[in-house]
Amino acid sequence: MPTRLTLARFLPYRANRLAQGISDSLSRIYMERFGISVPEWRVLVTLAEYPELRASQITGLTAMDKVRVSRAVAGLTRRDLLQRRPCEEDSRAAWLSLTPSGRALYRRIEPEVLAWEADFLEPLSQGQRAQLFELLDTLDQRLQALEAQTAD
Amino acid sequence: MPTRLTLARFLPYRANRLAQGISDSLSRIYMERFGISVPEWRVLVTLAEYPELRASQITGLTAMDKVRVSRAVAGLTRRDLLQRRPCEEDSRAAWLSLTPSGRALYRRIEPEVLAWEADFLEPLSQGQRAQLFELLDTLDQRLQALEAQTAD
DNA sequence: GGACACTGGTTGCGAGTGAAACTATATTGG
DNA sequence: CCAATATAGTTTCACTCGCAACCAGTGTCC
Repeated sequence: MPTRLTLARFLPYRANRLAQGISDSLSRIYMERFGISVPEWRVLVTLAEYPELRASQITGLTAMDKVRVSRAVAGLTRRDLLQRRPCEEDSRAAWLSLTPSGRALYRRIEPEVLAWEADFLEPLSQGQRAQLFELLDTLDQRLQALEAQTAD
Repeated sequence: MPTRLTLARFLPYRANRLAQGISDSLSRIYMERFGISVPEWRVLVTLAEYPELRASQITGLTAMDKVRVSRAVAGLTRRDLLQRRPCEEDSRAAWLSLTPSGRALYRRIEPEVLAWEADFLEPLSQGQRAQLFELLDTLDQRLQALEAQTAD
């Protein structure tokens, strides 16, 4: 373990910088070419996986703030990519789903994004990819453990 | 390679979420307890490594926008943690360095931050830590390669 | 059945961000 | 040497973010 701190070897800095770089590089695909923001993209992906979801479920699945989800939903609705259906069990909530044009748009973006990811990971061997996702899992868990510790 | 996209298995999302979580958890140390923001923290670390730097050098070393650096420097100067000395070769620029109280503050924060990092990485074996930093290096390089490709 | 706490989702702010404009200085080329 | 161009760093502005307050509807407890 190093005794002196160096930004270049400091995990939080490195992780932040890499994640930011990845996000910038990728979001160019759906931002510039399709006018979709990052929060909107996350909602899009999530709703493409399920036939219908309520906003609160999306906040859980995307790890976004409910405000951010609310605004992303509003943006997508404005462009007719997403529709809301009243929820009869709870009239405060609504069922959200992609419209046909929302699904069509998603089907156009998805392959490009998957191609970007494949291209980005190209220099890694199969073993290294497995290592990478294993490390992500382990560190996610570690983070949750630390949070649970703080919350008492 | 997966044919369908899932947020939970999508690297950009995973990386972003992990980096955000790490940053939140860590910044609690220097933010809440010492009133230092993330950009200020980065400037602090960088200046602790060198006796004097010019703002443009800090932007290079921290991968931050020059606006962000400028504001962080202003904030630290206001609290007498950082001082500026006119640069005789170029009177537009200034040499920046930590004041004695800036260095003192840094010496108080540094061990706590290193302890946080050690604690966070505790579940990883030595081998896994090496893997982690190797992956970070590889992916950083990959990102730069893609950027160079786009820039023509 | 009515008062009270709770929850789903939206809206109002203040804080932080970066692109672009700006100021002041430096460099280069004719 | 002067005009044009480039650079260091700051300021302006438009935008995103999330906390907190909010509104409307739900559940609970007496």
